[in-house]
Amino acid sequence: MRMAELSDRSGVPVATIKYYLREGLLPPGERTGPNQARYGSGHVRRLRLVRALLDVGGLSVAAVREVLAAVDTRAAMHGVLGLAQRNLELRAGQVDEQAKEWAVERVQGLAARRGWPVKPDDPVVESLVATLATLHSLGRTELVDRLDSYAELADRMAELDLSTLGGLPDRETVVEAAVVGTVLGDTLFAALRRLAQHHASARSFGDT
Amino acid sequence: MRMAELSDRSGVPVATIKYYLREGLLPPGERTGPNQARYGSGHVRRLRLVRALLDVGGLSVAAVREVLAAVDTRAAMHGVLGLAQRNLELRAGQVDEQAKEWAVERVQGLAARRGWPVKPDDPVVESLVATLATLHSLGRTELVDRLDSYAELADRMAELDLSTLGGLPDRETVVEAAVVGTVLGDTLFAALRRLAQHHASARSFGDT
DNA sequence: CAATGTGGATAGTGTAACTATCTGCTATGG
DNA sequence: CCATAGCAGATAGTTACACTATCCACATTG
Repeated sequence: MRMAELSDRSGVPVATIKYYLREGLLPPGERTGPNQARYGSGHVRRLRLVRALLDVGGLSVAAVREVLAAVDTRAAMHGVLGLAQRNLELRAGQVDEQAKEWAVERVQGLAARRGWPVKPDDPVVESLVATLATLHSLGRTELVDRLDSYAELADRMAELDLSTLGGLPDRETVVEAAVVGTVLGDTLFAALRRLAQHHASARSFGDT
Repeated sequence: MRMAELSDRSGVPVATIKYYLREGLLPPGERTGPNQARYGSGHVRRLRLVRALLDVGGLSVAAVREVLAAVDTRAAMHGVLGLAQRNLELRAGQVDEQAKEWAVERVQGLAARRGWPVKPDDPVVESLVATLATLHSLGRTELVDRLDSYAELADRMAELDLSTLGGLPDRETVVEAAVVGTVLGDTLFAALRRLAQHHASARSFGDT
């Protein structure tokens, strides 16, 4: 299969496919001449995955590249998952040092109670700290007060996520399913949460 | 307080504050002359909220404007919450009609089992349908097979979310807390989920 | 063998979120 | 009371991102 067909089958314009090739989101086709190449069904699959991560997952092209590179090198799974995290380095000086220290303490306490492994320079931990610090500086700490309850839900969800990966044939499939499940899972769960909130809110407050 | 001080106290550049004023993310100051205005502590709070929704929540300026307009008009709470949803209208024709119908059926079945209120044209429902359809077209239906389990977690989380709003003084505070809790809550929970996954993955697979 | 397609390079487009400059007017310290 | 700095509002410019379009020399195909 060549460009035009790849484009047809994936629904991605030719110009965009070339862009993804340049950006390393899609491996080059098998060369058959100085300016010809052949693509396979793997390219179609990959293209669909890329579009899903971009459109539904909301990742940037750079983030998709990192994630896919990790998938391709068969990195350890937990290493891959952290990459999917949107890195939100708050603008310098936005959050005062005090709020951040407070947040770090919360996270360390939580991690100790849960038995979670936290390295301070893990981007996921930094994201968590930044979010807690922001909540603190907004004066909205109700959520932080229930951090342990949310963490327990997170643990259950992680169990569910893992159970999802059982029975998958090979390691590459497992890693890909983990990435998809995590990234699209965030979007999916956010929507479920909204519906559940709507339901619970209507029950509690009789909102129309 | 005037511009310079508002900028200092909020950490947002003057030019950016003017931009937010133009965009309607920040109400105008109290006029004291044809080209003078005064700002209060409410403006500082609002500015911090705007930055939190933009930076941590990842909302667009347009989305923040919608959410804040809803907060200001004291709309019914569940109406406000849906607005915070990132609307992901997949590129036309990206998902085939079959996958979408399949997804709609799943959502309707789920809603019936859970007692959730779903209107087909609700953007949250559309987001959910689009995500399920994408998972289907990727061939990754493991997650969809466990949709009920995820929905149950969503229900528990919604309970937790609601309990967070108890004891808040006035309606405006409740609505603001709901928005912050939902939007920043998504970010927060995503990070918790990653840490929990890492933990569970290490236990199950002995990944280093 | 002509028309169409191809890979690769390069340049252009559209949008979002700022950022900078300009212009009269205003407040204030000396 | 006036020089200087700051102000609000308007307008234009910038940067980053994700494409999108055009060229070119060569390949394939009817």
